Order: sequence, then structure tokens, then C-alpha cells
Amino acid sequence: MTVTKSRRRGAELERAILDAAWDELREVGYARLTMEAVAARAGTSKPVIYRRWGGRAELVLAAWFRNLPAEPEPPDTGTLRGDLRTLFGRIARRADSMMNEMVAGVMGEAFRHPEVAALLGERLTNPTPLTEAVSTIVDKAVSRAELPPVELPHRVRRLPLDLIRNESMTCGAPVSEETVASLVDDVYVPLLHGLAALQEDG
Amino acid sequence: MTVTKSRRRGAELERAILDAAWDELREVGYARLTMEAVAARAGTSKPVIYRRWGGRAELVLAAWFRNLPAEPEPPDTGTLRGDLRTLFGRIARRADSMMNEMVAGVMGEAFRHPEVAALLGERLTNPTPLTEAVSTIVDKAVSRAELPPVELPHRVRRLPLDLIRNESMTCGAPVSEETVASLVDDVYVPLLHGLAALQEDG
DNA sequence: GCGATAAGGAACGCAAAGTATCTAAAGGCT
DNA sequence: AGCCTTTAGATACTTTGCGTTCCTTATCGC
Repeated sequence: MTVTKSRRRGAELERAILDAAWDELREVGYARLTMEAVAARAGTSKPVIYRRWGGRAELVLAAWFRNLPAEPEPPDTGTLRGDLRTLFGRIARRADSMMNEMVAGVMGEAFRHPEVAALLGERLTNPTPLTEAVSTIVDKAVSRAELPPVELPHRVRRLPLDLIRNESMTCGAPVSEETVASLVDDVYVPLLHGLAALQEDG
Repeated sequence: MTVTKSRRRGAELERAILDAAWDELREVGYARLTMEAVAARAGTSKPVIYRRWGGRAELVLAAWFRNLPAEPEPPDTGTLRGDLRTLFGRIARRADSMMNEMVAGVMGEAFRHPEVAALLGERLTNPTPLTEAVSTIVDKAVSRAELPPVELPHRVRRLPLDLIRNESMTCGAPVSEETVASLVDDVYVPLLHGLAALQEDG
């Protein structure tokens, strides 16, 4: 029985490395992730990794991009607050400590590596299925006459994710239900009403 | 002329180390700050530092606490938007890249060191002269009848700093005037109006 | 002045980054 | 099929910096 020592190349190898990096990230986090461990786990060696990515941050970002979660359907609870709570809650659950530890770590390196900063900024600020979900929720509230018609600036559409990430990173703990409630009731709902009112008056 | 080789101890030495750490932080940033460099700069040695702090993060946090900027008088431009822009602008200028690089770095370590997480969380969420300034500005706007009377939840008082920090850290660049304007006009002013309106209706 | 305390200095072991070098396997080409 | 270019895989090396240990000696309290 001959052991096929198939030596992987190209895309196949790349996928193996990114998967290894992702697994490693989930198990030990960004700070403890070493190139050696990723190489070992992928069954390859460090030089192979360095030929493809500039360093830890770029590797991890690439692994992250390959593992973006699929966005579920926008919630539909029948009320604006209900929909927002559900959405914020989903974001909070997704923003687990692994994710934030990674973002913090990558941020730290982004200050020294402009390419990393660019990738990260793009990832964090670009329109995502999530900002679409925000628009959908607000549109539904408007069509129910729960809210006057309102145009959402991009910054406002981004805000839910920004708020949760900020909360989660500064507290270093999972975001509690109460915090989610406070973000929705003290910040986001009032903001939507205020925006609508100011736009109405011109 | 005898050279007094005064060997410092206690509080005096501690101050010297913290000052050295702060200078080092300003010159090379958190990621490149090494204990060896701090020791050398303070004219002491590593063990002396490790006898006082648990590691880089704790040392840097201590240095930061010793160098909190004095809060200037709350602005008084005569309008809510004007005051807020001035305040947001001040925060943005203070949240320079050094500061954010440090916060990001310390955050990265906070996930592994609960004491660090506690110190950082306290520092970032506690009432500060800054949250007081927010209240003052809003109170003045209310007394000018520019805004209905409104009660600010703590989260809303914290929000300016959170928004700027988030912006500054995710973009990795100084926060521009336009961004400040957008945060004030698209987010904070509408939020205040919305809060006031919702509180009015009960 | 004496003894406890703690600073200063040097060196160590360790871990991990990033690099260099060599080999041999895979794939393309004729 | 056989050659040739590419590049994976393995190993080892240099460098850097952390955190620690050990020892000497200055300073302080009494």
C-alpha cells in the first residue's frame, strides 16, 4: 500500500493554510497564534506561508474573509424595537471574544502596516448584508407608519455594528441582553426618530 | 566634585519609570515599546520594572493614567451644533494615532489578562470630565430652548468618545473635519432630538 | 553604625519572527 | 517519455525581546 505523498500546490494549498489559520484562531486566538503552529497544522512550513502573505495580520485577515458568516434573513417581529433587538442580539452573539480579540490584534498591527489598515478598514466600514438588514427593518417600520419616512446616512446604517463592537471590545466580555436593550432603546430608536423628525422639518 | 550617584527608590523611581514609559510610548508607540528601552531610558533595569508592574500593558496603563490631559472648559459657541462640533473636534484631536495604537495594543492583551481588562474598561467607560462637558452643553441648549428638556442616559453621555474612538481606530487615520461633522449632524444631534421627543411623549 | 530592603547590572532560557538554503516533487512543454 | 521550470517541504539560523535568576551594593530605618 503506497502512501501517496501528494504535494499540494496553488489554490488547494492556499485553502489548506487558510483553514488551518482559521482553526488555530478559534482555538488559541490571535495573540497566541504562531506562524509555526499554522504551518504545522496545515502540514506545510513557514516559508510557504511567507511566500503568500506578508505576516500574521494579513494571513489572519485572509482567513477571516474566507469565513464570513452567511447573513440570515432580516428579522420580522412586527415592531421596530423587536426587529432591532433581534438584529443587535445577533450581532452581539457573533461578536464573540475570538472575533474581537482578533480585530484588536489586527488593529494593533494595522498602525504599522498600511495594507493591513486598508483591508481592515474596508472590511469594517463597507456595506454588508448587515447594513442591508438595517435598511430593510427601517423600511418596514416606515411602511407600518411606526416611523416617519427617513433616509439613513451610511454612517447610521453602520452604527449598529459599530456600537456592538465598541461595547464588546471595551468591556472585554460578551455583550449582555441589557446592554443590547440599552443600545436599542437609549440610542438607536431615538436616533431614528430624531433623524426622521429633522428630515421632516427640512 | 563628587558625583552623587544617587540611587532612587520608591515613589521617585516609580515616577521616573512611568515618565520614561510615556516618552517611549510617544516616540515609538505601543507595539514597538520594549521593557528594555523603558528601563534604559529611566536609567534603571528590567527587574525593577517587573517588581512593580505585571507586564507591558499594566505599565503602559499606569503611564497613561499619570498623563491624562486636563479637560479644558466646555465650549460655548452659542449653538448646540457649534458646541458639539467643538467638543467632538477636541476629542478627535486628542484621539491621535499614538493613543489609538496604545488602546488597540492594550485591548489585545486585555483578553489574556483580566486585571488589564478591568483597568481598561474602567478607564474607557467611567464618567470623565468629558461626559460632564456633554451634559453641560446639552443643558445650555435646553436653557436656550434649542432642545426640549432631556435626560441623558449614561450611554449617551459616553457616546461622543465612543464614536470618535471607533472611527479613529477602524480607519487608522486622523478623524477628518467632515467625519466630525457627520458624527454630529447625522448621529448626535438627531439622537438628542429623538431622545427629547420620546421622553416628552412619555 | 548595623541590618533589612530594594536598586542596578548582567546574563540566562525561551519563544517566535522572519530568512536562507537545499531537496525533490509537481506540472507544463515539446 | 523526458526535460525544465516552479515551488513545496524541511531544516536550521539570526534576531529580538520577554520574563527571570543571581549577585552586588547603595540607601533607609533604627
